[in-house]
This record gives sequence, C-alpha cells and structure tokens, in this order.
Amino acid sequence: MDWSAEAIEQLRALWAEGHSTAEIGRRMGISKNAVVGKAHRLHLPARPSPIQREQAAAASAAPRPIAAVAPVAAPAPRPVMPVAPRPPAPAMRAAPPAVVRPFPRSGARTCCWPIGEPGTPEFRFCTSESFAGKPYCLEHASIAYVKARDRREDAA
DNA sequence: CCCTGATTCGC
DNA sequence: GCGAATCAGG
Repeated sequence: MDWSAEAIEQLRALWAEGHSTAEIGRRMGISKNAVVGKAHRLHLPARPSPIQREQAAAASAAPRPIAAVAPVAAPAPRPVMPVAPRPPAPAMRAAPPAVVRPFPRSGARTCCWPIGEPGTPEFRFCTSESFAGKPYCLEHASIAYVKARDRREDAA
C-alpha cells in the first residue's frame, strides 16, 4: 500500500466517520489489517475493541479491592463523537471536479461527489449523507476541501 | 462461522 | 513502516 497523503486523508476521514476497519479496507481496496495497522501507527483514536489482553482483562477480573474507599468518578462513557471537523475556514476553498451538481437531486442532503466517469453507466454520485451542510460527506469533504497551502504544493 | 479491533513480529 | 497472523470477544 502506498500511503500517499491522499490515502492517509481518506483513511482518516473514513475512520472518523466510524466505519469498521474491514469496511474501510473494502473501500480503499486494502485489507482491514492494513487499515488497523496504519490507523494504529497514525495514532488514530482507538475504537472500543472486543478484545483485551492482560491490562483490561486483569482490570475487569480485578474484584475492586478498595471499593469502599473509592467512590470513583464516572469513567467517561465515550459516546464516540463524529469527530471535530477541520474548519472549512475562508482560507480553504473547494477544489472538487469542475462539474458538481449537474442537476438538483430533490434537495437531498447527500454527498454530491461524483463517482466514476461522467457519461458512463457506472457514473453516479456518492450517496453518503452530506457533512455539516456542505455538499459532500465527510469522506469527500476531506478531499474536496484543501488547505490553500496544500493547493499551492499540489499546483506547483 | 460471521463479524469486530488491537497487538505482535517478520519483513 | 508495513500488514498478515494471531488473539479475543460478540
């Protein structure tokens, strides 16, 4: 796997969207192991894992030795937030394919990212729910909205 | 057996 | 750094 900046962006976006590692792998055409391995190396926020070795296992097995002395603060429910988006500030501008929204699709708040080659039978739009009022889902917004600085590099 | 994600370890 | 193998749980 060539972990280009774009690939990493996509991984981050999909991970942030809460897809399973296998699903991300399917979308990116790589194995879930590759996904989880890379996510791990990128220090992406770990998701609740079904397994535990030693640490948590011992913790859950530990019968609360000093319960009486430990009122214990609430241990963070971890609602798995959809993640704080990088702000699409004025410094950013859309850099999507030229043709976006050739026709309005019943005002649905769905991602308008085009998929496939326009004019071909395979051509369609991403159907994910759009993100934060933008015309794209989080995944594609991460590609569509590019920091001005990065754009310069890209164009250079 | 299907799925999940984390860690390990040879490469 | 990478990811298959493996582990451990649902």
